[in-house]
Amino acid sequence: MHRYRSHSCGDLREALAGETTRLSGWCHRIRDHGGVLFIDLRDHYGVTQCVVDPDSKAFALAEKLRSEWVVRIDGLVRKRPDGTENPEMPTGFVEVYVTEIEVLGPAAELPLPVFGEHNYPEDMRLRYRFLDLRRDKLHKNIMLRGQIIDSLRARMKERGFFEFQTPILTASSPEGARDFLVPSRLHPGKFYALPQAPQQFKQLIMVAGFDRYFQIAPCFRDEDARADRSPGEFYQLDVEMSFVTQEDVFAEVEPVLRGIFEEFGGGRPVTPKFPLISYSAAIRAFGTDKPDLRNPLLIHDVTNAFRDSGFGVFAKRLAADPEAAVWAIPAPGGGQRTFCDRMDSWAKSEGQPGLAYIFWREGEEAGAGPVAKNIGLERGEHIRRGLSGRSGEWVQLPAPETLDDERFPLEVAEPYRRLRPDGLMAGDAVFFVLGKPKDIYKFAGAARLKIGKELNLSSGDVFEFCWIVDFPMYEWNEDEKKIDFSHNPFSMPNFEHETFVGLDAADEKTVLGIKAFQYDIVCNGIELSSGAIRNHRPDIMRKAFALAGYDESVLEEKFGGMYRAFQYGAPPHGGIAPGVDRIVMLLAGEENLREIVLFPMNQRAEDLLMGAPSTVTAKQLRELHIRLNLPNG
RNA sequence: GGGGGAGUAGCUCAGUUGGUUAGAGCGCCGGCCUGUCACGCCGGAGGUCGCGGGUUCGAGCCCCGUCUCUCUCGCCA
Repeated sequence: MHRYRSHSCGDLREALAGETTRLSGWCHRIRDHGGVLFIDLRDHYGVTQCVVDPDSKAFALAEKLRSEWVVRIDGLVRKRPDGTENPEMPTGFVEVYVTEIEVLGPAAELPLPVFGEHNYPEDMRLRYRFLDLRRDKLHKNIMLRGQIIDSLRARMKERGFFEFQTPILTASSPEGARDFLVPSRLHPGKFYALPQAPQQFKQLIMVAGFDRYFQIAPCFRDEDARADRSPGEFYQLDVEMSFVTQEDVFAEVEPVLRGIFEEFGGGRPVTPKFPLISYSAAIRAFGTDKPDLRNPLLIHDVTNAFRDSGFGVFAKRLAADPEAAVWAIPAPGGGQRTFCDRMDSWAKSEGQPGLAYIFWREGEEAGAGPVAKNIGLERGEHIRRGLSGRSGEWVQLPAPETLDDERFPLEVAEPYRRLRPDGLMAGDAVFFVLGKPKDIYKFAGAARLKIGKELNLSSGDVFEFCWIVDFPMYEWNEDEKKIDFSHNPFSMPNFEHETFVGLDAADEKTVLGIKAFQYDIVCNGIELSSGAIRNHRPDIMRKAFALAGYDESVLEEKFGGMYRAFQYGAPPHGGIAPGVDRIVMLLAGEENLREIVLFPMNQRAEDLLMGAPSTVTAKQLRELHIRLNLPNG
């Protein structure tokens, strides 16, 4: 017999009754009845009930066992007596009658129990991560993560992609997030940086002629954490392809993601064909570039209904500021004063002056609230009827019928149109936000989410995907009063090439209107990935940087390797990088990344188990030519 | 860096208007118990109420400072 086990704790079934067995595992739960004693023995594979009674020579030792001791148990597999079976457990029809016990690893009193479902303080869980990981939920999440990554790899390989490894020690990059730095011993005063993403490497792999790259790539960014953003490090399914258009990238990536969500989503519906929504349309209709499409609400533009109206505050502002607009967020079912007041005080808690509203009650045609009184019945009706998910004279939506540079497919508006086909009704409310679109869209988006949540309007257990496309290439940097890249500087502008290289940087209106071949995948309001068709032509790249106020020397100094590579025959290429952690989080139904990462750091980027970051010895610092200059206090 | 929430037994939490000796469940220790699977019953140990200062006859509770955890804004091309 094997030194430690003949079976796992998940193996035993009635068919094995009568055989001797040897199990090793953790004492999950012990029930001592004096004369008979039950030990639920747990390992990675399952839990098996072991029984000891005074006839067994192991009885005296069994009475000493405690939770989480690791033991080896020898015994006889037997069918449980009638009436004592436990159908909840796969092994619940058998038990092991214990003849011998060997303690392999006793345990001290536990700082947090493994058995049972309970919430424990985060720092305790992290310090004793090895105990937390024994618990069923976390143990399963980590296994799910591994299965998802296996499936991602298999799906990518099936499609002819090949996995490459790229360096972990590389050069600091000038744009983007803060780098993690690693001092060089051989080059005093110089530093490596951990890659924020293998961006330049994967583009170089394309220039090197490898055609279809992927990698489950570790990425490092020294930025503050969020529940859905690990401090320090995270993983991406990094993808890059040569000789492709944007549509080719979509055609490869969309089936992989849909397949993963169908395989691991536990039957939850997945968007069959991801709709393409332009960035500007998403901002207009949802107040965000990562819309949660489970929420059916659409933000309508009702500027026309307020222009020259009796509602003086809004009318005056609209007259004074040609850029100002009024956005309306419908609240089907929110037509009570208490709800409207609650939204108003929520708005104040968000730092807004308040939230104007109209609500309609049965037999009160003109609607209630100060706005309704001032704006009058006729305009009030234009608004009420116009909030139907369609564009009209008084109310507008981004829609292909009206604006041909927008992408806003009908199916995106459909859930709202079904909800309120003829506009709002008695029992409904609408909230108004006034200002320049760039100043109000975030708050309008937050209000849309808040209303959807308060009124329970979202469809539940589904994965609603979309592509967000046509991101602007540049944006106005208010702090530095200059034009800047709005995303990464490597995206190809969606602009006729010869015209682009001839553009005048002073023509700010044209420059700020340029779109890039830059796209995101969003699922349930979470940005899952970001990608682009890259700018592979040195002349366009020089111009792209010049328009943002950088001359060629910046390009050569900061992106020298890639810039040089592009002068020697670069293929058109593009790619994307879905975030693995967020995919696993969505599929595991978790709200925090720490639930799907083996050894996460806390919010302050400390590993409480390993004690990182830590001080180092004077000798180590000397070798690196580093002298500490610590803050006072 | 800013804002919100939290910090009381090993763990989860309660603790009234500031008032005598700070409680419960789980866990731990001891005893009883031959069919449990959240076993049950009896008993016990375990507390610098995060820390420091202040107000008060008196502070777990009020005030100030500070530390820790967490969520969030900034940040994350």
